[in-house]
Amino acid sequence: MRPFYPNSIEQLLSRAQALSGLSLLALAKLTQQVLPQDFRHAKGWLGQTLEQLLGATSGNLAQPDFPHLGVELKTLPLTLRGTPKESTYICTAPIPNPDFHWRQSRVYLKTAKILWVPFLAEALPLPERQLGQPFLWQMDATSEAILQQDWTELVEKINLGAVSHLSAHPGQYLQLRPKAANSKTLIQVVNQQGNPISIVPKGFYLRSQFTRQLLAKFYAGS
Amino acid sequence: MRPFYPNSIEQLLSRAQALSGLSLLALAKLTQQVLPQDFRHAKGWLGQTLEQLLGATSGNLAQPDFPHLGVELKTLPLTLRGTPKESTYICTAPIPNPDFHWRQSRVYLKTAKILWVPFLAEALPLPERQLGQPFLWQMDATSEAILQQDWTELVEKINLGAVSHLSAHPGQYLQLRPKAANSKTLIQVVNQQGNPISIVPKGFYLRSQFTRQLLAKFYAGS
DNA sequence: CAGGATCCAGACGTGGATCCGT
DNA sequence: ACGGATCCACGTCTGGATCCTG
Repeated sequence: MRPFYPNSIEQLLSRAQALSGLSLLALAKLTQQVLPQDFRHAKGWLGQTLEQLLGATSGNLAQPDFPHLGVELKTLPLTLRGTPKESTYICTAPIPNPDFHWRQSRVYLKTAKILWVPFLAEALPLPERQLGQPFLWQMDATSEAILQQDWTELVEKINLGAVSHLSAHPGQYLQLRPKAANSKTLIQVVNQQGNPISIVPKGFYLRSQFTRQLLAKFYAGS
Repeated sequence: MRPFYPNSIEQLLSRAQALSGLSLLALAKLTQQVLPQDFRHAKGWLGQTLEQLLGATSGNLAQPDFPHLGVELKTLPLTLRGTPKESTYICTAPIPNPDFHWRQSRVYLKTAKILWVPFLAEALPLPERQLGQPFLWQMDATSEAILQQDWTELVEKINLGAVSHLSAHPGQYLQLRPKAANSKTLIQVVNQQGNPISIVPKGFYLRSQFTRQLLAKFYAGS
C-alpha cells in the first residue's frame, strides 16, 4: 500500500473536499504540471491529476480506483447551468461478455460507490475553471434495478452477436458507445449467424440523464 | 506490402550478402543511429537494425519476419573461434500450449527457413566488429526429427503441468529458458495437482550445439 | 444534443536478444 | 558452459475521458 493511500472513506472525502473551489491552474501547480491549452489532446488530464492528488493507484485493472474502499473516482464536467455536459465512461465491454451475474460484473463493481468531483467545463478560460463540491454516491435499490436491467439487456445483445444493436441507443441509464483510438480500430467478433465480422470496440457509459439525477439529489440534500 | 519488402528469397539473400563485412559502426551510420556503447542495455540492437536494413516488417506476431517468403531472420553471435556464443531465442512458450501439431507449431513456423547472419561478438571493440557471410538454412529431415521430438517432449511437460521440469535441461536441440523482464515477472499456471502456482514465463531456444552444426555445414559447403 | 469518433498515459505482452554467476 | 536472469523497442490494450457533426 502506498503511503498516501487513503485509509478510510472519510479521509478520502475530506481530501477531496479540501480541493473544492480550486482552479485547474491551481491543480496544475499543486502537481507540478503544465496545464494543457485545452482538453482536446489531454482528455483524461483532470481525472489523472485527481487520482494523483487523492492517492489512487494508477494503471488499475477492472477494479475501483480505491480497491480497499471499493470507491471509484469520477470527474463530472458541468455546464454553466450546473448540468452534466457529458456521459460518464465506466469500463470496456468485453465481447463476448464473461460476467454472468450483475453483482460480479465490472459495471457494478465500478459504479457501486463513486466519489464524484464536479467541475465547470465551459464559459471560463480553462485555467480559471474550478472544482465543485465532491460527493460520495452509493448505489440505491431504485438505481440498481434500472442499471441491472440495462446491463442485462446490453450483455444479452453482446452475447447473442446482435451486432447491429450494439449502438448507443438501447439502455435507460447505461449505454454502449465506441471506445477506441478511432473508427479504424477494429476487433473481430462473431455475429448471430456465427460469422466473424469487424466492429469498433465498445465501452459502457452512464448517460448524463442519470448523472443529472445524482447531482440533483446531492444538491437537494446539502 | 511495404515498398522495400523483398520479393524473393534470392533478393533477400542478395541484400544480406551486400552487408557482409560491414562493421557495426557502418550499420549504425547506414541506419542513422548512434551505436550503443555495449549491448547490455540494447540487446536486440543488431537484430532490429538488420530487420530495418532488409525490409522486415517490425512488430510481428507469431509468424516469420518475412511471412511472404516464410523466412525468419536471426543474428548469430560468434566467438573468435567461429562458434556460436549464445543460444538462439525462437518464440515464447504459451502455458498451456495450444499447438497440437508440430508442423503448425510456432516453433516449426519460425525455424523451417532461417536466414542466419553471423557476426563477431567478442575480442574487437563493438564499433569494429563485422558481419560475416549470411546463409539461408532450410530444415532437413534429420534436424526436424530431433526438433520435433524435443518439441513434443517439452510441450508434454508444459501441458501436464510438470512445472519443476520446465527447466533448461530437457531437449537435445530445443530447450525452455526464462523469457521475461526479470525473475519477479510471474504468470499463473496450473500444476499437476491442479493447483495454481506462479512461475517465470518461458521461451523456446535453440541450443548453440545445434547452431554450431548449421555453421559447420555451411562452411563445409562454401 | 447525443451517437459516433477520437486522444493521451501507462501497463503489459511479444519480439529483438545478451548478460552473468556458479 | 550453460541455466537462469535480464534489458530495450514497440504495438496493443485499458483507464482516464472529451470532441464533433448531423
